[in-house]
Amino acid sequence: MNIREASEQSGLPVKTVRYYDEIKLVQPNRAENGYRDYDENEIHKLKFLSRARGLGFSLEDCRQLLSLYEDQNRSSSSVKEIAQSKIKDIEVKLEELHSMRKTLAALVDSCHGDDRPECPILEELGK
Amino acid sequence: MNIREASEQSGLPVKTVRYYDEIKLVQPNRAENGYRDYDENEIHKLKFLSRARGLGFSLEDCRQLLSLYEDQNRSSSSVKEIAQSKIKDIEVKLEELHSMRKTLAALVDSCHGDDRPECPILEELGK
DNA sequence: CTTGACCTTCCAGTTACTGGACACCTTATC
DNA sequence: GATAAGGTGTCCAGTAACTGGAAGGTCAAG
Repeated sequence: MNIREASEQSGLPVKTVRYYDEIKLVQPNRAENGYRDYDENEIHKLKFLSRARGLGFSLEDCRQLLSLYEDQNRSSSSVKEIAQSKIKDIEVKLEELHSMRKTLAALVDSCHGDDRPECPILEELGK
Repeated sequence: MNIREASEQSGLPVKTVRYYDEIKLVQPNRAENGYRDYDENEIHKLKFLSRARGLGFSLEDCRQLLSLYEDQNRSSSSVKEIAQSKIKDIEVKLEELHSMRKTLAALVDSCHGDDRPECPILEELGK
């Protein structure tokens, strides 16, 4: 699968996909003509990266997360430790998103009609 | 409140807080000595920025979100529109986080004991 | 066998910080 | 009041994670 299709399937720009090859995050095989050739496994990784980056995980976080599925030499307890720590991160993010959604929903509710009422919920926003 | 305390209360590095002043995201008053002087309102904004950035929202997204609480000239319907669109974004992120948590939880469950078993749930990861 | 859409590398520019240098200000201690 | 520690200011350079553009090779269709 060439880079264009990998880009479309993962939702990442072609440039970004090439960048992830360059920094050794997702390195596809090369066809005889030198073109990058992505397989299903690599598409999955790209999709994952697309998501995780959009959720505020750094590339280093992502590298760690991908390693959970790759490094056969890592001990089970280490995998467990990393995974559990990432689950914690995720739960913090979940709470923050819930809180943001609640605040925005309140904003939508409180701002009905045509004129702009006072919506002083900035305090809520930064709670 | 000087920048150090603003940094501590918001959880953002001092450097970042200064940067947000520079790009006119959060611009505090200045004391006579030239020091930045943050009030509660600005602290709330900084806290909000700290969160929203960590959740993968761009500074432009953040600028829009902050504007919801600031721009008295904006019509109610426009506020509503932006807020609702951001709520959609949040809901997508929530789903993605739930899915990531589920996958990691499965990984933790499946990798018990001392040796590393096969954990081929990369497919799940990029679904 | 050319046209157009794809691919390659390389290099420069952007966003959002981040670190360091240097100087001024402030608070605590002598 | 001198001094030292630490906080603050600006400015400038560097980093992370892309992003755009140029120059050139590849491929499938007509």
